[in-house]
Amino acid sequence: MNIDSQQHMDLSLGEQAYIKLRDLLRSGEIPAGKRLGEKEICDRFDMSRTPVREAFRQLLSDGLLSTSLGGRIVVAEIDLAKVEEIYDMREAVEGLAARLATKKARTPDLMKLESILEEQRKGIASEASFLGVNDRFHGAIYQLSGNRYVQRNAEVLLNSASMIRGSTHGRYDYESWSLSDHEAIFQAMCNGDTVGAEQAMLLHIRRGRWQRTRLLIAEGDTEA
Amino acid sequence: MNIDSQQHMDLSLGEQAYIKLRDLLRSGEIPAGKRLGEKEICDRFDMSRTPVREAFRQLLSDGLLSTSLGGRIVVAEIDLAKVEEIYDMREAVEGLAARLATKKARTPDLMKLESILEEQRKGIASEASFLGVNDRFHGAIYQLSGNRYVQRNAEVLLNSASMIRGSTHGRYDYESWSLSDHEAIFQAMCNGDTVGAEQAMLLHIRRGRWQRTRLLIAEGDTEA
DNA sequence: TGAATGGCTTTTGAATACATTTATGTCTTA
DNA sequence: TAAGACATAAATGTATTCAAAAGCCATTCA
Repeated sequence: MNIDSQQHMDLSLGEQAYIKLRDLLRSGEIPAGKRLGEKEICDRFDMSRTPVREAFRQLLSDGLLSTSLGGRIVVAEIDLAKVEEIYDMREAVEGLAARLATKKARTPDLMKLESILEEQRKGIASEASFLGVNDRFHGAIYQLSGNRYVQRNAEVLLNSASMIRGSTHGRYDYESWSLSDHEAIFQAMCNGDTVGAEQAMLLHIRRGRWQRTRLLIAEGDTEA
Repeated sequence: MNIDSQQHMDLSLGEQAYIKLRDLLRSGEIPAGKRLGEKEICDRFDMSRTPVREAFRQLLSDGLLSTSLGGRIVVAEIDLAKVEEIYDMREAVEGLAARLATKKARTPDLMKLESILEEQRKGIASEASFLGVNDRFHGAIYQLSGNRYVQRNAEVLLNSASMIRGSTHGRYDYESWSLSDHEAIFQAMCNGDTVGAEQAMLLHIRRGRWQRTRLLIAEGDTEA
C-alpha cells in the first residue's frame, strides 16, 4: 500500500508535507480543534521540522489551520459563521469561474468534463486520483477559467468546505442533487450560455451551503 | 530613521521579512523579473535563511513572486493577461466586500471611513501608516465585510494590483476620479444601499482596470 | 488546604551545518 | 578558435543545533 509513498517523488518534502497534511485535514482524520505539534507531524511523515513548518505556514494561510494564543497551532474549527463566510466567497468565486470557463471552453475541454460526469454517473471514483469526482468536476472548471487567482482561491475554499464536520461522512459527492446540478452546469457550458452557467453554479453552491449548514446544525444539536 | 526597524517588535522575523519584502515588491523598488536569491535578502534584512524562506513561500503563494524553472525565484511580472485575471477576480471579491460591508456597517464604522475620505480629500497620507489612503479605504471595507476569506484575498489582490508597472509612479491614489468613486461608494453605504454600493464599487474597480491597462499598454509601446 | 514559586521539560523561532543540484569557468584538445 | 569536459563555486532543499519562551509539576509556605 505504500506505492503511494513514492507518488510525489519529484515534489519537495515541503510540498509533500503540504499535500499529505492537507488531505489528512480534509478527510477529518485529524479532527478539528486538535492541537498540532511540529514534532508529531515530523514523526508521522518521517521528515525534519523544516518541511513540516513550511506546510504549516501554507495551511495556516489557507485557513485549514489556525493559531491559538502563543503560536500554538490547532486544526481550524469551522462553525456556522465560518460556513457563511466560506460560502459567500464561494458564490462569488465559483460563479466567476463558471462564467469564464464557459467563455473559454473548447470541445476537448467539454469532453473532459463529460468524462468526469460519466464517472460520477457510474459512481466510480478514478483510482488514479485521491480526489473525489466532485473535486475534479469543480477543479476542471477552475482550470478552464484560465484565471490563476480564481483557481488558487477556489481550491483553497473547496478545501475549507471539505473540512466542515460531517462533510465526508455522507459521501455527499455522489448524492443525486450533486449530479443533476453538475449536468445543468455542463449543459449551459455546452450551449455557451455564460450567464446560465453562472446561475446554475450559484444554485449548486447554494445547495451545498444549505446542506453543510444543515449538517452542522444537526451535529451541534446532538453534540452540545 | 531606523525607528522603523523597531516598528514590528512583536512580530516574528518571518513576518517582518514578509512585510518588508512585500512592500519592496509593491513599491517597485525591487523590479519585476529580477531574480531573487535567498542570500541577497538575508544580507539586506540581516537575518538568516529560515525567516526569509518563510516570506518567499508566502509571497509565492500570494503571486508576488514566481518560480522560474528549477526553484529559481523571480519577482512576478504582470503582463496584460494577468491584469485581466487580477481585475476579473477583484470585481468579484470587492463587489462582495462592498455588499457585505454595507450590511454590517454601523455608525462608528462609517465615521472611520469618513475620516479616511477626509484624509484623501486633503491629499494627506497618515504618517502612522505606510499604506496609501486608497489602500486604507479599501482595507477598511474588507475588514467591515467581516469575512476573513474576503479580507485575505482582497488584500492579496490589491498587492498584486499595486505591482502593475507604472502604478505607483503616478500617485494614482490621489487622482480625482478615485476620490469621487470613493465618495459614491461611501454614500451608498451610508444609505444602506447594498446593491448601490456593490455597483459603485464595480464601477470603481473597472476604472482602475482601465487605468492600469492603459498604463501597461503605454509602457509596452515605448519599451518594446 | 490552597496559592505561589522554582526548576524541569517541551515547544517553537531562528541560525547554522550539510548535501545535492546547478551554474560558471577554465583548460584541453581537435 | 571552438567545443567539450572537468573542476570549482554558488544556491537551494533538508537536517540539526541553539536559544528563548511557555507549560508543567512538585514542593513549600501562608
